[in-house]
Amino acid sequence: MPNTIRREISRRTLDIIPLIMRVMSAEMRQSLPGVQPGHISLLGILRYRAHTLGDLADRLSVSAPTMSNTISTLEERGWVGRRRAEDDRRLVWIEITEAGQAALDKVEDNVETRLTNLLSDLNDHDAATLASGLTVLRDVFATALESDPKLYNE
Amino acid sequence: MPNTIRREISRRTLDIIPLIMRVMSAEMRQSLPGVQPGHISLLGILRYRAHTLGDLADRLSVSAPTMSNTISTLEERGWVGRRRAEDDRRLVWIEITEAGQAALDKVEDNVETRLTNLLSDLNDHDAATLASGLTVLRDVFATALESDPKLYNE
DNA sequence: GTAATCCATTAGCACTCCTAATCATATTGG
DNA sequence: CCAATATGATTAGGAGTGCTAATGGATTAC
Repeated sequence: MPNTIRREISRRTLDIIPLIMRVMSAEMRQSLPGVQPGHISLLGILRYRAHTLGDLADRLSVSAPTMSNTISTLEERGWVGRRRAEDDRRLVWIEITEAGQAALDKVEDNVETRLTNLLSDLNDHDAATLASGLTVLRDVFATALESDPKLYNE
Repeated sequence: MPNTIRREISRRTLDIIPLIMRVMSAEMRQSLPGVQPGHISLLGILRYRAHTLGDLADRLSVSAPTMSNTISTLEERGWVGRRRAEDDRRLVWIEITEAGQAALDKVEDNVETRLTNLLSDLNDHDAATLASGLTVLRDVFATALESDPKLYNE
């Protein structure tokens, strides 16, 4: 298979991803005013365990100051809490609160439901195609970020 | 096929799209400082023909004031031009300039190349799967936006 | 010809994002 | 053991996107 195919996939990705992002952002805004995709990614990471601030900045590919500001915003809303690490007092642990968990659940549920409705028009074959395609897509990008995270942190 | 599959696809989409968006944003920033995904979408639309400001706002699902501001930013960079419509003087036509065309080409080429590299690790079967999946994905969301654009413009 | 409508802009606010500079805490080397 | 260096978070300052509400023209409808 010629590499032209891969170029074509890139072009298509570049077209489609921002489109989907817009739909998702609009959905989120609608389901909980003031919430942004970044907040949901953040809360999604914190759902399973606490992380340090720098760790979160790396994960989301933003600078430390940006993460600090964003955390302050979510802290004011009562969705996350800061806690100084006791063993290394330079570190700050960020943990999700009950309210944060609730906000995350609500937005995820609303957006997921809306997406599911969009997908209900698909026939089974197309649905299967989409599912496999997404898996490939995730693997490609997840591998890229893991193998060379620094590339995306500057 | 049970609807659970479609719910699973939604969940996966919600996970993956922001990840890809981050990679793409980082790429764009790197290839041309100050440029944002929204700019590229905008210039991409203007590449083929001029649009009115309100038209662009609808297409990108942002409010008219937001679009007006963004156009002003791009105008200052010399990437687009404003022109009052002569037949209906309420309208403003936005057109891409040579410099805008060049900026668009540069960023698209850089980001596409980077994506293509990421994809070069894929075997042919996975590449084909991805290509089909993206087509389905685009159709789902494009249909949604066309059929009910108002839903995403508030 | 006045009222209603439509399109773009301005004003003002919240937020993300950046870099550079600062502060506190740990670690390392002489 | 203490000074220099490194590390993690924050503050300051600036650019940008996004919103709603209000304003100003231009057009259409009655």
